[in-house]
Amino acid sequence: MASTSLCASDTAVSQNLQKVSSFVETKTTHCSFSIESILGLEQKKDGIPVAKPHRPWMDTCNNLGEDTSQCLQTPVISCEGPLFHVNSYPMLEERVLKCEKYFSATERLSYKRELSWYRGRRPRTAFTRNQIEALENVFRVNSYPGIDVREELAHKLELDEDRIQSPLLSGTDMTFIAVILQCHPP
Amino acid sequence: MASTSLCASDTAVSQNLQKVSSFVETKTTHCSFSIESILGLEQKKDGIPVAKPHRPWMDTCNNLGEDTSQCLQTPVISCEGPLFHVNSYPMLEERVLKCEKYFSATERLSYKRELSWYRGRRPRTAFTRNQIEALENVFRVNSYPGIDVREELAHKLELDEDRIQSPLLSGTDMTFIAVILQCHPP
DNA sequence: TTCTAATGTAATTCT
DNA sequence: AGAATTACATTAGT
Repeated sequence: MASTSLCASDTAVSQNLQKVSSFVETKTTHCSFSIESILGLEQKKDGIPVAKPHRPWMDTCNNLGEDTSQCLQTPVISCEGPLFHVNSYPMLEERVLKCEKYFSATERLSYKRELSWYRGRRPRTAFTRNQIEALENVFRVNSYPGIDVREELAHKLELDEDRIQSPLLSGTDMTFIAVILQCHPP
Repeated sequence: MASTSLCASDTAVSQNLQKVSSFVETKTTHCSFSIESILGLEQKKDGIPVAKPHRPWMDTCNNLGEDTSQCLQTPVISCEGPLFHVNSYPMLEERVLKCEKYFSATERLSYKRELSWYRGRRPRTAFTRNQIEALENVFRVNSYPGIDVREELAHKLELDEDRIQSPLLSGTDMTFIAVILQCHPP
């Protein structure tokens, strides 16, 4: 990892964000600033209809009769979109609090999803009871599974491999030894 | 994350590992202790031929004329396999050092691959020049891309989404503002 | 509110 | 040098 500091001071960030916020609010034109235009990737793979990213939780466009593929494929970097991820955004926060008073839970949820600092995070994975149990069984034996164990587990449990990372359980080496003995009885 | 400590003391670990090591070395029987037998997953999805995990770098079985699918599917947790990942394993470490003196690089590599604590790590991804450039362009604009940006990028650059995580470049908020202005000229 | 998945970040290991 | 991992703190979803 680079040793350079990646964080500006909080106050400077906050000031900049306020400037940007007030500026963006006066503009409603849709921004055509896509990843392709930054990367110059349009010309590649133009004939091939590329597969959609696996994102079953996305429902922004699905219920509106719009072109879903258009929404999923193209407008990743847009000025209204999830361009950054910060903790202080006073004006929007105020509006959310106001919103929570007057609207239903469903309305609040859909409103929250429209705010940039509520978007951009992977939706929380709700592990099933079976998945939790299986992961705990494995982590009890081995708290640091290698890539092959992780992928095997992910495949067996129908999870993404990168969801299997954190030790879910504190294991001792004695349980590990117990498993070894069970496997190779003396 | 659980608040319980996940690490036993180094000395205890070392002692346990030495016990296990000397024990395992006397046994060569192949272990049938698979993930399925731990999880009790065999009975589920038995008829359906499940897809192989995406693991193009695996070459353990490919050159030996064995059944590759068998190797990729089944034997994830085996007693000779990558059951743990520790930093202190004095006996093996000594043997590796001895090995480095007397054998060629190729022989050393194949020997290292047989040691459990050299296995289990995802092979280093060699990003292409284009990928690096694209990632830097995006991170210059937005050092904290959301899930949709990450997936879009992963898809466009033919990478796994979870390879796109760390800020590759230190960006300032001023460049962000500059992009906003470029997008919405006042 | 509690629990915990997702994320940010630094330190470390290994290629 | 830099990608993969571990550890730990923080944020936020249910």
